[in-house]
Amino acid sequence: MNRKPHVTLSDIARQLNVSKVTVSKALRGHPDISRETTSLVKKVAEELGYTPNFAARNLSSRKSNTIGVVVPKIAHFFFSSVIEAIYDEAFNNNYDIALTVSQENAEREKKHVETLMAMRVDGLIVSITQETRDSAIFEKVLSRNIPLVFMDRVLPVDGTSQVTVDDKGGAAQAIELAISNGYRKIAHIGGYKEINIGKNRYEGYVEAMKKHGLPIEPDWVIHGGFGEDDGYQGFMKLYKSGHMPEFIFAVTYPVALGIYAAASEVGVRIPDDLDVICFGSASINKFLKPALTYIDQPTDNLGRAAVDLVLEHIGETEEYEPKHVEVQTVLVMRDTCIKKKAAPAAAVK
Amino acid sequence: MNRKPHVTLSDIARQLNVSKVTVSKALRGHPDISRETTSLVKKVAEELGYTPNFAARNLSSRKSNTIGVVVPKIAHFFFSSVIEAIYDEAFNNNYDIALTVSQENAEREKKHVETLMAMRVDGLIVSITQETRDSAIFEKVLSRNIPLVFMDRVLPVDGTSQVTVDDKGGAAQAIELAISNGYRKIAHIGGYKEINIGKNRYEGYVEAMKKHGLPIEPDWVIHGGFGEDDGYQGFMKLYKSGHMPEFIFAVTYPVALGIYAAASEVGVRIPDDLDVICFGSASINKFLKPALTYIDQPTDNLGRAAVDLVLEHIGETEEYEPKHVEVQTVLVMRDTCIKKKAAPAAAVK
DNA sequence: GTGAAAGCGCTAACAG
DNA sequence: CTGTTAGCGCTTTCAC
Repeated sequence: MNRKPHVTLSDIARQLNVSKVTVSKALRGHPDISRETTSLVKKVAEELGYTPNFAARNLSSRKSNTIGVVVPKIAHFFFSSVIEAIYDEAFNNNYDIALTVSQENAEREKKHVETLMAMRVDGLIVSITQETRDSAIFEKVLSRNIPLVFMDRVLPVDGTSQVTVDDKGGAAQAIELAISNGYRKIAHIGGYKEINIGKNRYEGYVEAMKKHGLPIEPDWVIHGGFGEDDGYQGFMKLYKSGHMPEFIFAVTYPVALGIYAAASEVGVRIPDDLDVICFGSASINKFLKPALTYIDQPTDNLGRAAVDLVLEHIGETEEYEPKHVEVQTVLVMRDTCIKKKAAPAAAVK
Repeated sequence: MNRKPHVTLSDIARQLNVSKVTVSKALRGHPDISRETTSLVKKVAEELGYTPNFAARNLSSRKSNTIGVVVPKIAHFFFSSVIEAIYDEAFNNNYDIALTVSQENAEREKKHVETLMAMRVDGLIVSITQETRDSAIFEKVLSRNIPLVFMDRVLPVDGTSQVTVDDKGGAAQAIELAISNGYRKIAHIGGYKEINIGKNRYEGYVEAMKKHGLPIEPDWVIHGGFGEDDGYQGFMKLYKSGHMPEFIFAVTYPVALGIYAAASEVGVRIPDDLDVICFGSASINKFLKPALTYIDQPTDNLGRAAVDLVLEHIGETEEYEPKHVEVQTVLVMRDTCIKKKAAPAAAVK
């Protein structure tokens, strides 16, 4: 492919018999330049089909006007919604987004962060992978004074801002509802305890149980991943143990779906034999039978808050005190987590 | 924020008493440089925490190693899946992706294409918005000799490659199945006819109907958007006309969901009173009651084919003959589009 | 094998 | 208001 050489500032300048600088300023609407010159320059730029060269601009101005984003997944309701909000908020603020996807792989994540640093992004928004434990790469980001905001899935690193969901409070609220509806045998199919969202949702569960003097059976707490398959496996483990709870709190929506799949496979009816509640949702929840009662994560707020936070940090000339924004959850009532029947059918093997 | 000045090639060069050029070449594994020098350079680069500057690299090499992507939506099963495939395929080929989202807005789309041109992306993958009619911006891309691949939603522009789904064939296949299952009164809630996917799916419907000598009732063909709401409205229009079909072919999965919602609202039972089939799917289809029988679009193939096509074009030094890749659909049988009952309950107002 | 010179296209700082 | 001067950090010749 032989590309035509691009039109540059000099081409415009030459045609107008002015200097590059004048053109550069005019194009950016700098107040230095008179209205007439500006409009003249713009006209010629248009005629010549001028397209600015961001690489050159970034190089000489030492900023990219871009926020780097690293997420573990895209084809996932939660993340795709958050990402959409991030794009929109950045667009509204005249910033570009450089999005990368780690595929839940810590090594890729590291590589992506390096790429984004090489792009000289002005700031970074990261939601870590399930397996990320090492914070070295993020320390490196901070040592370069690049504003870093962890979103939803965070790593405890000094100097970073955070936007999270009130996982603990939301989880506790879910359990409270279950208890008030008469359930006592409450299990939790949870995520990894090493990651904040797994840990905090678990803690919310524990806290609410303790508050009501309910015992936490060790085999009713299962830790694993955040996917459908994890929910499926988790349910099967409970089921095969022959020691079934009457209620399950699922750490994510996909995990709840996995529970649905497994339950239907072995003939356990939801919510009659076993009732369920979960953290998070999906656009199709209303079509699910029974539709899940869930703890809603305001994905839009999350994404926007993350962008606002990096921008705030980027705009700061002085020392910046990292912030922690916690977005509140909302309990949304649907068809599950209903009042316990007087004599529930026992779901035994 | 005062950033520390970044480590540059010169810093490494100075420390090693060699020239920038040597360092640059060594870092890129150029065969010019001896093995020892190379490993020495790499070691020092590591120690100093060197991060290459892509802007500088792009500027001087005149290429960005990046493929620009413009899609109308992210929080949507079809697109998020395709995007994930695009990212993965690009990653495998050592390319970066610059993703932008038009939000189904033609003006934003234009702006994004301009931004991507300014970034000097090596190639472009675009899925146009519902409302895109003007191809001017894309002609501009071509005039710059930037390889352009339209994906799924295409505009007929000479010189562009295309990756599409066999919309017509898939639609025809769906109708054939309906007919073979005994349905005759078949409606189509379709997309805009001005856009290929809307047009071709509609044509597949028409073709199959004609082939079997079935009449196409004008009020049984409704054109609109591709969202849930369009399906809802479409159904309601049919319903209120008092002239209901016994079967609906929905142009997208969301449209089918809209039909589900509307039908359940007015008490029309699917598939008993009214049967449905649609184009596309979602990960949660298996949880839908009844699960939709659908024409599967291989999102993974689509995304990968698009990337492969741009890369092929980018790699071509000579004149490149644009290609059109058509990805085949697969009919997936679930709980709808079943054999028509002998005497179906009439769904009347 | 290595390096010196010459820019890529733009902006920042300052001078007029 | 406009222009001059000097790079930004890197790669590309092309000598040595």
